[in-house]
Amino acid sequence: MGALIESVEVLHPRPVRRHLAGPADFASVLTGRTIVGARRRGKYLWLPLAPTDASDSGQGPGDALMAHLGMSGQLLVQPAGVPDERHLRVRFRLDRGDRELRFVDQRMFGGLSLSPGGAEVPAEIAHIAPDPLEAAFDESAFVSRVRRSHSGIKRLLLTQTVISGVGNIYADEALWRSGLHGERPGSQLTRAQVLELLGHVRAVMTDALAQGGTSFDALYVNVNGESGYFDRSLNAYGREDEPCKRCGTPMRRVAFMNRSSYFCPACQPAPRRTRS
DNA sequence: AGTTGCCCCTGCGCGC
DNA sequence: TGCGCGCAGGGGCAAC
Repeated sequence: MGALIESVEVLHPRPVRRHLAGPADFASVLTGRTIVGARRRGKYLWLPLAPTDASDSGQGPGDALMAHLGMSGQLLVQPAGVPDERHLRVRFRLDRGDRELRFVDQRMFGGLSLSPGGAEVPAEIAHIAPDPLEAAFDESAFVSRVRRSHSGIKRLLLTQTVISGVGNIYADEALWRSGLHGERPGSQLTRAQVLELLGHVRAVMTDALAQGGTSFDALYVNVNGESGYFDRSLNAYGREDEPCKRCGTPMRRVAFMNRSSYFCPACQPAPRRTRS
């Protein structure tokens, strides 16, 4: 079982920046290891490795190849001989050179690292809350965390220690479904409102998964290169000046954390300013 | 200690 | 035609 890493080729240093010993060391320490699985939490994913004599502590999980796809990353398994992707950053030759694991990433917000074993979840992401589709997600912890924060609810939805797996697009969609403005402080929401929002977060993620995700262009495809169709179902994201699908009011766009937020000014009224 | 602003990065599309 | 600018966004981190 598993896939033996025959060799590693780092074509761009940035995606392995979190491996502090450098790209050459990254390649060297992974060569000869065997990938035995695949796990994820939120948008992080990691590939557990079989223990070596040196690394096997005899207890707990072993080392893992950690990955995050950022916004434009892909982890692909390709037969050897498939032409290099334009933004191929790291190549792992597997087995007897028959196939390759490739990390492809245009914008390089994502990356790879070797995570030492010993913990159930790699140390790099121990601070990440479970995502709301995991059984481990703690609803009451989420509700109380939100309700004692003065941060805006959208920011909280994007904060990994609060909840993981929710990005800018799905946050806007869940807030639109909930009739909540993203700048509403968490502390201003009732328990029922937070639970309703959580229900919409789950529904948006489930709906999006069922449609293969949200594909605006060729960057956003699944592991087989296929597009998803959830962009056709978006009610908020990207709809500036278009009528709200619930009340017809023109949708608005505002800058938010170097991104954009889309909302209906009627269905999702802005909170009263407490100071200005 | 909780909260906030901003940086990282590439490619594309737009306006001048 | 070419250049510069803004935008896209996951997530961490320094500074308050």
